Amino acid sequence: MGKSESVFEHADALERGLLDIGRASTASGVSIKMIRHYEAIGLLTNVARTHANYRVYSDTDVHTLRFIKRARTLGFSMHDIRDLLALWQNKSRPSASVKKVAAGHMDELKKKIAGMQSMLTTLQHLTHNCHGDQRPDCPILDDLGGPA
Amino acid sequence: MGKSESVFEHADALERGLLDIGRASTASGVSIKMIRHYEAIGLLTNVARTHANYRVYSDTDVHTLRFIKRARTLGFSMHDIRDLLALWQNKSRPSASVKKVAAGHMDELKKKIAGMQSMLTTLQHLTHNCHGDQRPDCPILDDLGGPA
DNA sequence: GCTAAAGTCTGCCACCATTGGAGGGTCAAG
DNA sequence: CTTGACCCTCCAATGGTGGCAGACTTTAGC
Repeated sequence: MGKSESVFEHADALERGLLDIGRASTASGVSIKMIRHYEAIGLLTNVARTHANYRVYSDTDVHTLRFIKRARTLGFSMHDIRDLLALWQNKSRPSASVKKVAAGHMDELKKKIAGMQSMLTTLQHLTHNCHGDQRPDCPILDDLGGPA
Repeated sequence: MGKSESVFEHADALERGLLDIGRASTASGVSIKMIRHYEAIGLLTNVARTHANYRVYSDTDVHTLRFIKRARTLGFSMHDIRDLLALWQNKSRPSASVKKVAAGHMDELKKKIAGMQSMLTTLQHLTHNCHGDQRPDCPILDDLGGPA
């Protein structure tokens, strides 16, 4: 059973050290838009509300937001982050599970980097041979329109 | 003034060396879905139709589709491809214009590669120190949930 | 206490490139 | 004439994020 949601007056909440969404955004570095989005997709649950229906965030919530932000910075997908959050909140997780998620993401990164590096290398060859002046002949277009 | 669209019977069109969308897809390597999409966004214009409203493709159309596919393979955005197609079809373009588009894309690629490489390096450090066994302590989660 | 500004709420649209499906029409072979 | 393979159009979804509109609340100044 999750902890139940609470209802506060706005001023009361701030006195108790809770944050409205603007302050939570500043404190976590996550945009207001994305904070609401993360709640909508279930990454952040049981967010309290004031009587006026304003969202109210605890330190734990802000901590979770910073976790998500850091994970996004490292390129994890929302799907991975969902898993990582569950592992983070489960204090008896095996570290192997975490490492597995990270390893999967690293494989993805390596593939993407290799793909882009391959594009880049090809483009470097093509542009190396392109005059880049007023003349119309151009090995880049020759390649794109080529018979391959 | 673009060349006007023509209307054929399906069998007639095939006899004249024209292709229906399925054959154009096979010949170009572009999916049927994407062929229609490229037409919808204006990359492929003046596509002929049969009486039954089936699309009919000329060799030139298929050549254009292969151009687009090759450009996508090299990671160009649809926006860039629009420009590249116009340059390709303009036989008096300056090669400098083509090179400029390519250079811009290469800069994008370099930035993305650098970003991903940075993520990867960080993850390699973190996973290097993670036991990856049944124990719960994990430097990956420590980093994500850390005070930074 | 009144007003104006700033903050928040929900909901919808846009991006990029691609894929999928529904529901219907058409062509060719048996 | 039926069957199956093809084609048509239209709509929706993906993943993350930003933007705007219209309505409400809170706060600050007077």
